Amino acid sequence: MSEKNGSERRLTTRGAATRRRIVAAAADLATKRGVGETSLDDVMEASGASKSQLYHYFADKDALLREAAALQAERVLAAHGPLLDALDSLAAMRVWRDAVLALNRRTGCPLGALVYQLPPSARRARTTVEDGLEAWRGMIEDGLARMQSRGELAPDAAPADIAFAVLSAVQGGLLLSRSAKSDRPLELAFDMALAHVAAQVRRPADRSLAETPRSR
Amino acid sequence: MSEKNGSERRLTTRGAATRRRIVAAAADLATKRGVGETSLDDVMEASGASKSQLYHYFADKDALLREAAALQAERVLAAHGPLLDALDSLAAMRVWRDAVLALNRRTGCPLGALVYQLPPSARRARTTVEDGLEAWRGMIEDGLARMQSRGELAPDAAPADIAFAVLSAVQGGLLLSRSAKSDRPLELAFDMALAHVAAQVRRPADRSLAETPRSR
DNA sequence: AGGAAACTGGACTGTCAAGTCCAATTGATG
DNA sequence: CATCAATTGGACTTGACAGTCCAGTTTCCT
Repeated sequence: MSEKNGSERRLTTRGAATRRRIVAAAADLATKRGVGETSLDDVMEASGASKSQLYHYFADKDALLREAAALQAERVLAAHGPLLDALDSLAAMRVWRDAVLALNRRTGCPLGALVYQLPPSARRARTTVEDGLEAWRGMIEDGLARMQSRGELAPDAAPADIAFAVLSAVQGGLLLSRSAKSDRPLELAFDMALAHVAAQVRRPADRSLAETPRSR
Repeated sequence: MSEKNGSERRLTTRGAATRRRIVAAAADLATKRGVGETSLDDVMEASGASKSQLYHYFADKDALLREAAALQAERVLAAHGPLLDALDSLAAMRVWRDAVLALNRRTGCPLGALVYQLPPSARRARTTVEDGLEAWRGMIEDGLARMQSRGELAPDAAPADIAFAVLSAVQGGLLLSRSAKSDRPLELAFDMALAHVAAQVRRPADRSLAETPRSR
């Protein structure tokens, strides 16, 4: 089995940089134009690398795609991580919501898009995306668990389940926002998710505040 | 401008049948393998048509794609239409939910997938998908409006907004169910949507029944 | 019937994209 | 410095795919 993955034998500083440039360019293009509309020639031009460089660092297009997907997952997690790490109250969740809305370019979710865009051949890349989404959901779950241990969420609430629902709302909202070219779907979906969490909050005061989150 | 669309001058019974076969095959393949993985040769083989037939009935691939997208939208609306036409109560919404869950093949939404899969070049096809999703949302909205006029939904509830949230949950749930290869995300997302509607139901009895729809 | 138009088969073209190959250059290392 | 591995340029091969073309067949309509 040829090894062109992380366990590359040696890797010069320059080589590592080239490699990174290539992956970044692939991830950018895949996000911007879509996976199917991203050719290696495009990646070459965008990264300033040559054909032989691509095949020096990656076994084939699928391998590159896999790393691009991993980078995209990293980026998404890096964007939401700090906000989700701080998730320990409804107020913090509203902060997260505002950030997500501010981030929304009506272009959909770069990670969610891959669920539908990756060709069946790219099995590894697919797995990477699945793991990324699951990690994302896990971060939400952890935040909800913190809320619960702080006594903010009802003891019988199920953070794992709620996290699935919340991430579904976000993904669906992003998809519909892309389709409708409007922020409204995402806004409404996220507010539903907020209300869903708020409905399981202990303190009635905070709950009533959140149950009618009609923006403005 | 050449006309190969609906206003085709004349169309034999046989011709119309061939045309339909082609569109159906294209829609099937696009759903099964993805738009990017569907070549005209594939469509030829699946439909038993020849190259010249494809180009006799369609100006180019984008035109075919557009009709395939329209057919896919029709199919989805036809599947949900009867259930959504009957939507006039929480109970009816639960029936719809059960049907959607039963329909789920963990393959995502054939219509939602197109939002991410259609190439930017296929502008018309894109519009068709957007219209399809909007029509779907409209059907949900209409059902909620019926609930409202029946006095089941609070007078200040906004059916249009709720419909966006509900469809977001469905789309996100389907996407995550595809990724996770599990029905759970869709189930949890849909139950959240149900609770969201139930929260705006007048009769407290029905509401309490629905607010904890934890399946089983 | 018989001409026109719809329909069909299938070979052909041009383009583009993935992947290969080899020679040349740069850098690391003893 | 000598040597070897890492790195790079870029031409080349191969195949797939969208789209073209024309000749032949079937159907429609008067």
